[in-house]
Amino acid sequence: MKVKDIANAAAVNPDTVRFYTREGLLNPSRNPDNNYQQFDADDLRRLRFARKARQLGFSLPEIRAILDQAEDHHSPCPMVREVFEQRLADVEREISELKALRQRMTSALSAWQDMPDGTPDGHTICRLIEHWDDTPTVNPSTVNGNEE
Amino acid sequence: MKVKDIANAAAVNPDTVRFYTREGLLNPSRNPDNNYQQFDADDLRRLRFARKARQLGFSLPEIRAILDQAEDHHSPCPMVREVFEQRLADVEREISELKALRQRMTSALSAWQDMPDGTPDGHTICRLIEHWDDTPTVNPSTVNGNEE
DNA sequence: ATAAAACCTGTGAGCAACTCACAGGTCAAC
DNA sequence: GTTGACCTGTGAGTTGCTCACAGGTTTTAT
Repeated sequence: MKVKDIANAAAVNPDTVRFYTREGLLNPSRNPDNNYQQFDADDLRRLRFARKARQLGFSLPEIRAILDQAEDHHSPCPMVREVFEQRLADVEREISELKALRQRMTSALSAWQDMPDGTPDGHTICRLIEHWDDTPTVNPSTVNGNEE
Repeated sequence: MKVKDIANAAAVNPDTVRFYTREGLLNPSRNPDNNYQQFDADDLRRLRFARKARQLGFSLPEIRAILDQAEDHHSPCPMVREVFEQRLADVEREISELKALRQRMTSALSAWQDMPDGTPDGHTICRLIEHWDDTPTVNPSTVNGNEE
């Protein structure tokens, strides 16, 4: 398989295949005639594995470590479980941060309903933002809307 | 005010001040004696404005556009409102995506409870990931947990 | 007075995971 | 034999900083 073939087989951009090869996730052999990269079924398995792992939140260095462990006939699964718990915690944190941002945004938006636009006067740029209070809301029921 | 002074006054990293200056958000004058940058109250106002806008999700190019409008004595507020709605929609989308990721992760995690680790056999790298089903769950009540 | 510490300057690289562009080589079909 | 689709490696762009570097300036301490 050449670059485009394996890219099609895994439904990814050929440039991603090249990039993963550069990053050491894929190790194609070479056609001595033309120096083209030759991917085999094992490369395809690694590529598909990498894509699934990416969808599950693993980083490329992590995926490479997993792949390398498997290459050495060590089970990467314990490492996968360990890294995964950390990743899940990261995702939870990111969600909280984005929710906090959304909370800041929606509260700003409702406060802006009644505010005039105003023209810059040399002291103010845009009151909407400048007079926005960035101290977090303390009422728990309005902070997270009782979700999750 | 020199770099460190304005950085302290706005509670940001001095390198951020330098970066914003490079990006054209700040336009300090120069001390002819030593070529040091001189920030005034107006720069501080712009810097604080920029930080607040960042917290509200505005990008640096957007902030620069807002600042430039205000500089020209046009009210940037209508633009602020317009961009803001778009940003809010982006944040909502990011939250949904992260929630979908979390859903994939937690469902994978629970499925892994009962799976053995296994050793790579030349056909499998890590069954946890390879046998993970990436087709989205369709049951709405388990997809978003009825939140928000 | 002098030496060390703390600041200043501009510039370039690093982060993450691609994606795209470029310039040139190879190969299939017509 | 020419066109078009593919291949090659490399470098830059994305975002918002943060850090490093090498060298100049100012402040502080001795």
